[in-house]
Amino acid sequence: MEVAPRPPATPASPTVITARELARHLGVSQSMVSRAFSPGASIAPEMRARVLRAAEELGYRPNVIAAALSRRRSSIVAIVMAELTNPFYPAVLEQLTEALQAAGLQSLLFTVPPGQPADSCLPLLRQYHVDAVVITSASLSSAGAAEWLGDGRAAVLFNRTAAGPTALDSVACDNLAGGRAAAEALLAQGRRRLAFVAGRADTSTSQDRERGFRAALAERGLPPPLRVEAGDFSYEAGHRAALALTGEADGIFFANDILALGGLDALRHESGLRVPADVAVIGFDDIPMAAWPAYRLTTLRQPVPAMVARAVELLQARLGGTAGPPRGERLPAELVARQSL
Amino acid sequence: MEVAPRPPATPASPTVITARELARHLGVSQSMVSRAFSPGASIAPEMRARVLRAAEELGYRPNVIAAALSRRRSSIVAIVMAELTNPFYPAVLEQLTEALQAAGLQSLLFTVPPGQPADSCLPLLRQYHVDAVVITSASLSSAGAAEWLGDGRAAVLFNRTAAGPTALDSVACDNLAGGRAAAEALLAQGRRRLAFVAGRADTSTSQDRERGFRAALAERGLPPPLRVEAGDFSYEAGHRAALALTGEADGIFFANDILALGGLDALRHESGLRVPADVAVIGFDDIPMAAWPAYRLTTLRQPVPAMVARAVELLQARLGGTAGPPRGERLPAELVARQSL
DNA sequence: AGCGTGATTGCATACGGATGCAAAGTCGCT
DNA sequence: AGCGACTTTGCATCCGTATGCAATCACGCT
Repeated sequence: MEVAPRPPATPASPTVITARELARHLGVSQSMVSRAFSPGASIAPEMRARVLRAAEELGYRPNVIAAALSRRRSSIVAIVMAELTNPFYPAVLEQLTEALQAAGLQSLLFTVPPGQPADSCLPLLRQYHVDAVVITSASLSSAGAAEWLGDGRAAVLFNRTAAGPTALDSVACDNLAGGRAAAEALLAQGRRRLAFVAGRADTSTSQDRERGFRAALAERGLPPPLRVEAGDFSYEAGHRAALALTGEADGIFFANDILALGGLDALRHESGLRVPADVAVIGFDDIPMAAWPAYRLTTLRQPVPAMVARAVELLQARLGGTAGPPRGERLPAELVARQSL
Repeated sequence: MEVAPRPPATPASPTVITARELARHLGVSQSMVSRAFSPGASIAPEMRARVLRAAEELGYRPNVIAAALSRRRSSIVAIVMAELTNPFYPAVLEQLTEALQAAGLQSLLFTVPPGQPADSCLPLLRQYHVDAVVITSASLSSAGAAEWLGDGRAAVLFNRTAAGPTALDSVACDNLAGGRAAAEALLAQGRRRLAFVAGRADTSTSQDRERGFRAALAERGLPPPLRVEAGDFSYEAGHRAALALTGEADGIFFANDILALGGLDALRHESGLRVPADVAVIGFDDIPMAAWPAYRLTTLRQPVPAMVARAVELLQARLGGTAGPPRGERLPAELVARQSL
């Protein structure tokens, strides 16, 4: 064995003060320090003020790790992400982190290889004893969900809906209605040879948008749209899909914006078609680039700020114990008309 | 006081096993369980195997929180980000998280309002007792750095270099040489009325790229470039900057790609200029969109995978105690010639 | 004055693992 | 057989907070 016995851990840097030291400094018990920092604890207002002032002066801050161990609650939320390369998600991540930070929670980031279920990081989540998980762009198997839930832990699917019977809280926009709206927008422009470009086929987002799209056509007695499966949600996949549709369709609904941008470029630069004159294109998400002059993509905007706010609310309710049966929140998508149709 | 005394915390969900329970199950001491999970600890191979197998069966995983408290080391690295809206950073974040995960470290994500120093989250970092910080796209004041460093803690600036005397480890690409290369590329195309578009003026990236650019011109006895300060690193800022330069320059070096894309769109769609016929454009970073047909931007590619790897190595060295004086790593940028010049 | 009631405070211990140190066990060699 | 050297194990304690419970204190009322 080669590990030399170390001195009793790294000597704590002198700037780090513990509750006990602060307490001794004040001539009170450590409990009082702890209570000064717990809202609603049994402590006289003057005492609390005295402790807080001293803490300020000496630079004391409760050790979150120790508090987590003791309280069995870490104030850490895991965010599981897969497709950070889709510009929709960085925006979500940023807002989510900020909202959680504002709620006194920190974000532990987990990335999962795209296409993989989120299950692979469940062991880590358990090791880190995170209070909650927000799962975006990566699904969680029913078994995984069942294993995860249980005692005070919370989980929210973001931009995903639960497959199967395991009911988790979820927040997404109304993809079904969005799909219908896309159909209506294309039809309103007189397009009749419509096509749908699916992203990853096993995602609820792609499925629901497609169902809404098809339903709107069916209700009008129109034939179902052409369908191309892009395989994943990426620029390149959209590019390929659009090439496959060249000449076949005069109106294409892409399952999301990043696909649509790839498609737009393919149609214009490879197929030599004019958009919207020859082909109309509509996307979903409203990522920043959709508004750029090079694209001016008409799309359905996901209300990300509202979705984030709702997700955090659901989490807090679940963590606070006030929470009924799991809810599936559906916020409306808004049509943003630009120049691609 | 209104808090009802709770039962002794939430009853641990039955699936969570502690080291003590596992030990009792095996008829050994808790120490053995702990040692089975600590590489290099004093334990017989058969014992370790027995413990690990039982752990597998019963689903035991060490509680990272408890371990962190005891070992005074959390295995958590804070990543401080500001500009998640610049597509360069999501890629960095993804790779960084993955590399850290592979190194047994988790990423706690902190976002800072753009333009703010990273200091505002120092208190939180201290509360969470993170082992290390990776600071990207947000600077840290010297005072903040000084306060942070000290005992076993590590900090790495990513895509930033330390201002002032406080020497922190840093990893960036060679922005100076990159700036020179940009000048050379533009000059090789016969452009002579050159301009530089700065991003946030107080960032080392913008400053160094500009210095390299100017130096290359100066060495050839050419006049200094025009200069526009975009204000921040955003599409819109690049757009505005390009409009200001219309007719003034025939070759523009944008401090990064996102600025360049905004500039490109402004030149083509607003100013009615042809790129590269009328104006040549070069960027920096090589974000995915630079390669898209709508842009085909010539740019200097930052070697992100190598930078991430280096950053993690530096961190580990610093955490492991093997680390000399702070190092400023500079990896070379590579010219990616496309069609914007 | 005596006692009850509610507000504060301190004490002691738990949270789940890591680890210095001593005890116990294993071998090999003289 | 006896003893030293090394390997494994167990014991006890610490990490820094939170919190149930008992003790203390202040005050008001009979």
